[in-house]
Amino acid sequence: METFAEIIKREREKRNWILRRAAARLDIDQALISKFEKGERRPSREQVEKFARVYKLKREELINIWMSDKIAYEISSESNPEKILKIAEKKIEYLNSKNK
Amino acid sequence: METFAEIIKREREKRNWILRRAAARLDIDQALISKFEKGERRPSREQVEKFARVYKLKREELINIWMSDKIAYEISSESNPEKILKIAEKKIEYLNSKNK
DNA sequence: ATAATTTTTGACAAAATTAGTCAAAATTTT
DNA sequence: AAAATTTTGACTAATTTTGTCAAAAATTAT
Repeated sequence: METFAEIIKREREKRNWILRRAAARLDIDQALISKFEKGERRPSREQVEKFARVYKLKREELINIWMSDKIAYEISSESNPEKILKIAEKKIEYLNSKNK
Repeated sequence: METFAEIIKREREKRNWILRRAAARLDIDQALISKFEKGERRPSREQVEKFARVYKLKREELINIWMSDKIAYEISSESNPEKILKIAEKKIEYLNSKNK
C-alpha cells in the first residue's frame, strides 16, 4: 500500500531530479517538498494537483491516495479504527442514497 | 445511521432538559450545544467525553460515532468516497500488521 | 394574540493549528 | 575532504477553529 509521500519521492527519483529541480518545476520550496516526501507535512489539494501535473500521474487517483493517507493517519491512533471506517462507510452510503 | 448530533439531541430531550440546563450540567455554552446538536460545529474529544458522562453513554462508542461523522464529512464531497475508504482500510491493516 | 421561554444565528476576538521560508546541520556523492 | 544534496528546526505569517455574547427567530404557555 503506497503512500503519497512514497509516490512523489519515487517519481522524482525516476527522473533523476534533485530537490532543487523539482522545486523549480513545481514552484514549491524544496524544504517543503522534502517534508512531503518524508510524510512530515500534508500538501494542500492544489499542491497535490501540481504533483499530478508535473509527474504526469492521474489526478484523481493521487487525490484518493492523499485523502486516504489523511484518513488513515487521523484514526490510526484510535482504539478501533476499523470500526470507525465501517460506520463512516454506512454514513456515506446513506448520504448517497439520500442525494439521489 | 445515527449521527453524534442526533444522539445528543435525543438524549437531552429524553430528559426534558432545556439547553440552559444541559449547558449547566455539561459546563458548555448553550449556544455551542445548540450548534453541536445541529451538526454545525464539531465538539472536541474532551467535550464528547463530557457528553458520554452526563448522558451515560458508552464513551468509546460515542467517540467512534463522532470520529466517523468527521471522516464521512471530510470525504463526502470527493468524487469517490468509497474508494478512499477502501484504500484507507488497507493502510490501517498494514499499519496494524507492522506494529505487532 | 401577546408574553414568556427556549432555541438558533451571526459576528466577533482569542486561541490553536497549519503553512511557507530560511539558514544551518546532517547526510550522501564525487 | 570538498561539493552537492537533503533534512531539520526555528520562526513568522496565514488560516482555521473556538467559545462567547447578544440579538433574532421560533416555540410554548397564558
